[in-house]
Amino acid sequence: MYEVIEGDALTVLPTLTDGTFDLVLADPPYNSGGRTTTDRTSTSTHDKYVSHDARHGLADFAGDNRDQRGYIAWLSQILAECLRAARPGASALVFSDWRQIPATSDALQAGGWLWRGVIPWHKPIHRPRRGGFAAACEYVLWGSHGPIDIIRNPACLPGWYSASQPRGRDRHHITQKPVDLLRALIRVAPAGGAVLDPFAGSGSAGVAARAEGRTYTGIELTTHYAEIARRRLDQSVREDHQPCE
Amino acid sequence: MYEVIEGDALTVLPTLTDGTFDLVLADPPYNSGGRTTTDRTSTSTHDKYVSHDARHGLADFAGDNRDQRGYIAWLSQILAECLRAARPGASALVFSDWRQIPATSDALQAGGWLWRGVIPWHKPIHRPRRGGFAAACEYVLWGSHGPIDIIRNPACLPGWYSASQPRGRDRHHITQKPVDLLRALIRVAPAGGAVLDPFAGSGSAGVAARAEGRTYTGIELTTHYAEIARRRLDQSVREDHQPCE
DNA sequence: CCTCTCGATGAATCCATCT
DNA sequence: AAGATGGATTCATCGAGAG
Repeated sequence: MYEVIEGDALTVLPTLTDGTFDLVLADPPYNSGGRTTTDRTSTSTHDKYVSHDARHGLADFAGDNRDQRGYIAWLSQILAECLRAARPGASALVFSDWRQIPATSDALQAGGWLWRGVIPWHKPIHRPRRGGFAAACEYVLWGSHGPIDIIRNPACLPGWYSASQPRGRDRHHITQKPVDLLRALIRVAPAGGAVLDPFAGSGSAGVAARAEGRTYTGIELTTHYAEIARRRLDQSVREDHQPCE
Repeated sequence: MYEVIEGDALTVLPTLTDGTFDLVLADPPYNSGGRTTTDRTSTSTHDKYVSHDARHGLADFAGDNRDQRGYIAWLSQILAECLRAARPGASALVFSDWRQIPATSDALQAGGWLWRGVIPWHKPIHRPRRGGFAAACEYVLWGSHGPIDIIRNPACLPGWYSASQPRGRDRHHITQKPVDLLRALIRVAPAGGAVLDPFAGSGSAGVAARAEGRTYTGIELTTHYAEIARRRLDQSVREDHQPCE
C-alpha cells in the first residue's frame, strides 16, 4: 500500500501494471534556473536553489542539467509511461516553476494527457526582487486521462493554494513540498485511490497520501532519499496508529 | 498626458515615437476558451464568457476568434511594435488566462522582450468546477526591454495579487480588470513614467495610471469603448481635483 | 451604524441535440 | 462525420436592502 521503489523512473515505470493509478503526482527536477548552458551546468543543484547563506547541508539531487528541448523529450516519456499506468479518468499533477510552464505543458500533452488547468502555489516567504516582481509562486499543471470521471470524484476543489515551505527539522530535501499542499492536491483522486509518484524525493507525497487515505507508490533514484522516504512513511504510519488522548 | 486613440493597435502603434514608454500594459483578447474550434469561435464573447443567467447588457468585444498560431503571430507583431516604442529597461505586462500562458510567453519573446516572470491574479469570485480544480486565477506575464534599470525604479513588488472583478455600477466591460490590481502593477514603472496600453477597453488602466501619477496612452478599436474610456478618464481626473473636506 | 439575509454572478465546461 | 447550438451545472463572494 505504501512502497518506495529505488531506481530510475524511466526504468521502473514500464514494470507497473496498466490502468492501476488514480493520480500521478510528479515533482520532477525543474531543469530551470538560468538561460545559459553555464547557468545550467556549472553549479550543483545545491548552489542553484539554496540561498548563499542557508547552511543546512542537504544532499544534492540528480537529473537537473537538461536544456529545454531535452527536458520536454525526457518528461514526455515519463508522463507517457505514467498515462499507461493510469486509469482512464485519472488526473496528473506536475510541479513546475514559472519558467518551465510552457515546456511542462508541452510534455504533459505530448505524453497524451489532456491539459486541464494551472494551479498556483503561493509561498508566503520568498526572496524579494529589486526592480520588479518577486517569484512568489510555483505552479502545478493539471491534466487528465481523457474525460474526468465525475461519478468517482465529484469534489469541487480550490484553484489556488498558499503554504509555507518546510523548515528546520521537517526539511529533508532542497525542493521539498509542504505536506499540507500535497494533501490538498491529492483530494483530486477518489477516496481510497492509488497515487503514483515518479520522483519521490524525501517522500512527502507518500506522507500526504497516507494522511488522506490513498495508497502510494513512489519511485526514487538515489538510495539516500529512498531511505529517507521509507523512514518518513513508516513514521507517518506509526504516528497515525497512536491512540488519541 | 491621458489620451485614448481610437483605432486598431497594429495601425496606431507604428505612429508612436521610438523609446518613449516606461511600461507596456496589455490586456489582449485571450482568444482562449475550450478545446474545440466551436468553443473558441462560434459564439459571441458574451455567449462565451458571461453566465447564462446574467442580466447585464455589456457589449461584445472584437478580435477573440484566432486559433493559437494566429494568436501568437498577431500578438508577436503587437508586442514588437510596443518594444520599439518602449525605452530600454522598460517593462511589459501582458494578461493571459491559464490556457494561453505558453502562447503568450512565445509572443512576448518573439516580440523581442526578455521574459522575467509570471504574476498570478487570484479572483475570489470564480465558478466552481465539479471533479477538479477551479480556474481561480488569471495571469500577468512580465517582460523587460533588456536589462532592468534598477536605478530608475528600485521597487520590490509582490509576485502575486488577489482582487475581485468590478461589479454593479463600476462594471463597463465583460473582461474588465480591477483598478486596484492595475495600480499595483503600474508601480513597476518609475514615478511619473509613461504607460502604453494597446487594448484600452473601458480604460481601467488609464484610471489606474492617473491614480499612480503616471501618464497614459491607450489604444481602443471600438468607438463604444473608446468613449467609455475617455469618460472614465475625465471623471477620474475631476474626482482627484476635488478639494478634501 | 452595524449586522444579517437574500439574491445575483463569474474571460467555464460539458453534453445532448441539431445541422 | 464534423461542426454549431443551447441548456444545465456549481458555490464563494459581494452588493443591496432590510432589520
